[in-house]
Amino acid sequence: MGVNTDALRGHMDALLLSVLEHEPLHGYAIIEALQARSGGALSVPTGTVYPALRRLEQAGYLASEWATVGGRKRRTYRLTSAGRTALAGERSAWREFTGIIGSVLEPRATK
Amino acid sequence: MGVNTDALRGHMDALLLSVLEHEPLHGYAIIEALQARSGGALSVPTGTVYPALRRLEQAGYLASEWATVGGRKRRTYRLTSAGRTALAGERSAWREFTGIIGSVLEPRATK
DNA sequence: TGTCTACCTATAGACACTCTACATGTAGAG
DNA sequence: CTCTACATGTAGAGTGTCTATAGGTAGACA
Repeated sequence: MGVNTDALRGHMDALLLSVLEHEPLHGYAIIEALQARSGGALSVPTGTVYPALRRLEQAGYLASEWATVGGRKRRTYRLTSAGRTALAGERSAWREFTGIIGSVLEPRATK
Repeated sequence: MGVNTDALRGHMDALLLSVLEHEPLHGYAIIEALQARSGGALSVPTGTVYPALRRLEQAGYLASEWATVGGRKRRTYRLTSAGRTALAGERSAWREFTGIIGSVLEPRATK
């Protein structure tokens, strides 16, 4: 249960963009969504998520705005169109990545 | 073509152990084997491989000895039994990892 | 009233691994 | 004599994730 911490490297962006694909969410909700979608296996700490969201916003893949709900302030993020393109790229990169690593880890007995 | 450099993080050990599963190899040959098995997609630099091999030896997963072939010196690495166990662990971690990330990136339309 | 939990955002610094760049050297082809 | 393939290795940069800490609101419960 739970994922090796190093392994996430380079895949965080894909996860965040993916979770924001169909609806805007704020940081805290994003963390919960990741946990829910992964069946509880992903517990990404705030120290990872918040800086990553800023980075993605800086890159133009996300846009954010503040909202107040029930007296609490939230910064809600949504995908930009550049973010949508990036997400598509991340998805195909993921498929390529798993194919390549998989071919080394479990080579088919063709030889 | 080619893999994002960050993405390899945390998977290098699995790759190295895997390539040494059936035969001992020296560093240079390991790099070639990775490239071959991945269909040319993996070009792991020496600055990654040599330190990683030492790390794995230190961890007890590999053992090495020097050999001279055609006037050239090679340090040949082979899996220890602890390394075999580690490889099995890496493989199941890999399957778990891809399952988890996959479930976030491409959720089944169950909802 | 006080305290506890859930909600919510954020930063500083440690950490770990991969990469770039460089250094060193042999063997064989042309 | 030069070039390429073979072969090992290190120093230091880079980067992104984590740990630890900080601050704060709202509501439940005693």
